[in-house]
Amino acid sequence: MIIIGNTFSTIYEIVKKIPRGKVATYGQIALYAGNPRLSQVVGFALHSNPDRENIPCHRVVNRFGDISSSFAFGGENEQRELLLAEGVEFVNQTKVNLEKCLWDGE
DNA sequence: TTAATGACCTATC
DNA sequence: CGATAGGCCATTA
Repeated sequence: MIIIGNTFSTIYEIVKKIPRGKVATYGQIALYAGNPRLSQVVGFALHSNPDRENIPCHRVVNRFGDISSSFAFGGENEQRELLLAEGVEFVNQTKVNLEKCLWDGE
């Protein structure tokens, strides 16, 4: 595999490690990446999304478990459907049950 | 190279 | 309690 850069690579690796049926927050990923303030960069990394086929960006949500309405790769509804298909519980139309589906970090 | 922006988070008024 | 401002890091133009 080709290492493009430290931050991006790390973020991608972490996102790819998210188990099926669970979700992770930007801050959490940033924390695992090495810096809690990378949360913004995490969003940027996923925004670039060079490997959207291998990177489950739909499993990444903000700190409240709310889906990003600004991006919505295929529409907010699409992301919600993908998460539901993996067994992620929702508390409402755009919010996931972090209590049950939050990634523990392996 | 510099400046501006961003799928965020936290603290303060 | 609700809304606003600022700050952090990296990428893009």
